[in-house]
Amino acid sequence: RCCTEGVEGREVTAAAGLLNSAPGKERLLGGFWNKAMSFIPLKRRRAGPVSEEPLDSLQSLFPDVCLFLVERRMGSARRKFLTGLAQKKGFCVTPQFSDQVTHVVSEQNSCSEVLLWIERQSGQKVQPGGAEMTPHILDITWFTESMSLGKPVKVEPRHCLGVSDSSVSRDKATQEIPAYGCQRRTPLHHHNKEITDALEILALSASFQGSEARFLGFTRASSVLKSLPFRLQSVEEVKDLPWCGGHSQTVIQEILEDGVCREVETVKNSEHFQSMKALTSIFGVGIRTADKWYRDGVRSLSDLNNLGGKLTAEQKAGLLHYTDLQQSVTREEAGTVEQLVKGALQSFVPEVRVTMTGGFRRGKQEGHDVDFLITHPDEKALNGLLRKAVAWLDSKGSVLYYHVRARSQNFSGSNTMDGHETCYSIIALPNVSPEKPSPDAEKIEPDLDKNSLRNWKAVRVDLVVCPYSEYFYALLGWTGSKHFERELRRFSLHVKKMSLNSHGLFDIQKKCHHPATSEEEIFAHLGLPYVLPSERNA
DNA sequence: CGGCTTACG
DNA sequence: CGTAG
DNA sequence: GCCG
Repeated sequence: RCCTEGVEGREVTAAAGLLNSAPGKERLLGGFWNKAMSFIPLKRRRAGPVSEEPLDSLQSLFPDVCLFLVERRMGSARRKFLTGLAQKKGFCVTPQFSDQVTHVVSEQNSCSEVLLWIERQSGQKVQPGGAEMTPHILDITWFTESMSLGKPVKVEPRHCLGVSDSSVSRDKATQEIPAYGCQRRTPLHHHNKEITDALEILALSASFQGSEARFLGFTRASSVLKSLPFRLQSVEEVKDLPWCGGHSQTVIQEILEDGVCREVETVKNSEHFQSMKALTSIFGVGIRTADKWYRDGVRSLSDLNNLGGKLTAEQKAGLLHYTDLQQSVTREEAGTVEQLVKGALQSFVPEVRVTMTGGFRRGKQEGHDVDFLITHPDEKALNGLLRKAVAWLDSKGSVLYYHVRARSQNFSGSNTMDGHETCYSIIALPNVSPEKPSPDAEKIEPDLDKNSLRNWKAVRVDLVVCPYSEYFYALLGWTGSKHFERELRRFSLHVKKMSLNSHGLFDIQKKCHHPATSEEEIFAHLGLPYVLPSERNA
């Protein structure tokens, strides 16, 4: 799996690293606040027989640097992944501790835990420090910064593991949470779900009332809590956190003390919230349309039949496939869609590159749609590819709805595409067990009867074609999460005076674009520590 | 009190 | 107004 | 809603 060449190699390895890790397992990287975690069970595991040799120092780009990755609390799959990453960047990584080691990298262990663990594993006494024969004992932050830059960074005090124990670092942790979501690592699963769920109800409710600003406020508070490496026990612990202001603190306190928040319960029970949630979940229906329908007396989906033909093509498709699209897409189904989409594209361009993006790239096990990014070094190969592939799928009876749009730049004179196209579609996914329609489904899906024996399921699929040169910007842009993207772009403009979109990064003062050949490079351009896709669940 | 991601149809 | 991360 |  590591044999892919060119632009693909690094990303394939990163994806393999994701697949290797257990789906639901927490893997907080880097940030020193993660060190507060002390509840991870110890792995009872003896050092196995050593089969690999350290990379020959002649192969290493940095002969003065020899890394040792501490497997304790990191896990073997992740250690393997990080080892491969470092070796690809030209680092020497040794599988066994020895006195050759100059940099010990650990994740979520204290300094004394690392020293004790190495002594037990290797039988060698270790002194920290970085002087001769005494390796640096480092946090994962040193590793990720070095990988981003492609060379070992200078060891700073902030990289070094202190002797602090978890009770003091927990206090410190809350003080140094950065303000932008793109500066934090946000895992899919975290320790404060009850609270973030509550805050997100209030965020949604605010957006249903037309207040995107209040939506953003609650969303930012929720996102901060998702990045905390421990479970909140008292509202005092959020007093120093960014975005956790008065209203959010009230919610947090009530959840901590009573398990519920009165305001949240009221919102959840309100007719407006429930109707808006149901209506906006229809593809093609946003807040304004849902609110207008609500004001016109629409309360449920069946009421929509009375609206007759006053629906857009999107909305008609959204209603027709409502029950299917309500169900989430499983990771397995996404894989089936991937085979289908790849087959269609490769029938025209055999060596086309297709990457699954969106939530699945972030490690989610289910999603509301499946996203793909498509590119090729030869831009001529991409010309018209999307329409041809969709037509091919359509001829196989797989396309239930689609809408293709192209990038509209350059419309002064030349008629040529610049290679950037997006297709929003609904695909019939074959070979799944037929769904059980909901009781009122036939009221809104008139032809369900004749379809009741069908062996397919409607799935929302987005296809994005981009020029090779923009691939990593498109990849970053289409991997999400939505909030992570907003925070990246806000950080880029306000802190770095650069405008970021899914085509590139423009320096407003220097008036220049920054090309990129990896996601790591884009983070480096922005002066941000690299964040893995699985840590972008802001 | 202004600002809150960015682009396209 | 809607779509997308 | 929260920050600067």
